[in-house]
Order: sequence, then C-alpha cells, then structure tokens
Amino acid sequence: MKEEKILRKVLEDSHSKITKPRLAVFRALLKSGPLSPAELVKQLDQTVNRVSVYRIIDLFEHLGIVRRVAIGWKHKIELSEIFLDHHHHIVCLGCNKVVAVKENAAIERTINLLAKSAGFVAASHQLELQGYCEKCQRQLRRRSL
Amino acid sequence: MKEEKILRKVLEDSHSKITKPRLAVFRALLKSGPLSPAELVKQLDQTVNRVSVYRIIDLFEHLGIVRRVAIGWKHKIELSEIFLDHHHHIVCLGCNKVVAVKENAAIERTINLLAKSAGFVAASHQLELQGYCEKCQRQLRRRSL
DNA sequence: CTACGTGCAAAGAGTTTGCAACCGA
DNA sequence: TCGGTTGCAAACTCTTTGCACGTAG
Repeated sequence: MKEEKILRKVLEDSHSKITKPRLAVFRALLKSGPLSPAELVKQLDQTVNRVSVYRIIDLFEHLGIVRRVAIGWKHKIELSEIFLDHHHHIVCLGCNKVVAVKENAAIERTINLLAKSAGFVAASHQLELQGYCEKCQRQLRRRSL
Repeated sequence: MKEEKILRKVLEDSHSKITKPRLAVFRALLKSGPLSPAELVKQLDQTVNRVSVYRIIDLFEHLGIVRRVAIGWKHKIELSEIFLDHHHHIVCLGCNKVVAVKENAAIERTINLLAKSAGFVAASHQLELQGYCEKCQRQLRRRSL
C-alpha cells in the first residue's frame, strides 16, 4: 500500500482530512485506471454520494493527485504522475482496449522542437494514439485473406 | 469560397440537403476555428436553433466534415483534414491563445515507433501541447527580474 | 470541540428525443 | 410534391450550489 501512503501525506500536507469517501475514490482509480466522472460515480454508487465524487475529483485535481486526460474526445480522471510514470495512451480501434505507453526521450525532444517552431516554450503535453493491438491485427489479416 | 464547394459536394454525395443552418454552422467553424458545441450554439443564437446545432454537428461528424478535438480537457469541434492540414494544437498557459502547429515527419516517425513498442500499429493520433507564446515568455522574464 | 467534509435537495448547464411544420431537390 | 430537416417543448443527464448534519483531527 505504498500509493496510499503518498495520498495520505499529500492530504495531510494540505491540511485536508483523510476520509472514507476520499480513500474510496482513490482506490477506485488505482484499481481501474482512467475513469470518467460518471464511471466513478457509478462504480462508487452506494458508497460515495454523486456530489461528493465531483468534489473529491476537484480537490484531488487541485492537489495534483489526479489529472484529466482525453480518451477519445471525452475526458477521464486518472492518478497523476506522482503515482504513475509519465505515459500516453493508445486505444485499440478493434477492441477498445486502452494501453499505457511510456514516454521516451525521442518523443520529448521532437515535441519541444515542434513547440519551438511555433515560437513557444513547451511546458507539458498529451499524446493520444489510436491503432490496432496485436490480437486485432491478426484478426484483420485473417479477414482480408 | 473553395471550402464551401467541398462542403456542398460532401453533402450532395451523401444525399443530404444543403440548408441555411448547415451553411451557417460550417461558416462559423471556418471563421472561428475550434469551437465547443456551446460556443457554436451561442455564436449562432438567433440564426440556428440550439437543437439543430447539435444535430448538424452529429451529421458533419459522420460525414467527416468535422472532428472532435480535446482542448484542455473539454472538447471542441473543428473542420476536418479535408479542409485543414494535419496539425496539432498548442495552448498558451499565459493568454490561452490556441495556435495550430503543422505535423512533421519527425513526429510521425517517433509516434509510429512508440506505438510499435506497445505492439500496436498506429492508425491516427492527437497531440496537444501547453506552453508559453513569445509574448508571454517576455512578460514572464520581465516579472522575474 | 470545531471546522472541514458529506449527503440530500434542488438548481443550472449541456444534450437528446418526439412531433408538427417547413423547405430544398 | 415529398422526404429530409428544422424548431419548439420537454425529457434526461451531467455538474454545481446551498444548507444542515456528521466526523476527523
């Protein structure tokens, strides 16, 4: 339970209380990965009130515990890089599976150059990929025979 | 009015009618760039009904006339690559200005490699940057003196 | 004990649906 | 003319706000 220790420390440091609803939201995200607010609400139904989920997301976002990411064009909540490595998402167009891909130096370099070409200094970025996972690639090949 | 000709052709080819509301939505996007559904509704208030705006967005999306992009964690509608070059967005953290940056080969190559490292074949991608534009960079420097 | 956090009720956005009237081909 | 399209009313979903009660520190 190393992650939960970090959570407790962040909450304490900001003089926020460690409550059951907050732990429940955190655990749901830790277990299930990126979830939309609605999915979080549904998953915690009977445990945490709808409204509290929204308020906890807000708090967590301000404290840097979670961040909002775009999956497709909808946004989801996921634990921030305090808990997870800097990564991006690739969504399989065949089976909708979401896989995390680790950030690497090449990407970072290329992105900084891209920003520079527009006269910008890059501060942060998000990248989202769509493609086909190995399993779905095989299925596609079989179908096209 | 070259773009409008393309629009007319796409609508005709799909046996959809060329109507005033549809032209109005298209022109708003052409003039203003990425807009959220709500912004579109507001901009077209008194011209096109709220509900019709949503239906037109839907139609345009299915016909590939527009696509939904994540700006911040909210989504906006923008004309698709039939009308615009493949590009990404960089948002200035100082003044919120959104600038389009053109796609280049280096990015594409790096992204394909990234997908490959996860066993995926990349089909498409979106990249969103945040940073500081030239003007805001200068202001930051001045302030920190 | 006290202030912060939660749940409930209800208000407010944003989005969708059903239906009659309208209009582009 | 006629079927697709629009506008209006209303339903529905998602998110925010106000307030009294509960609870962590």
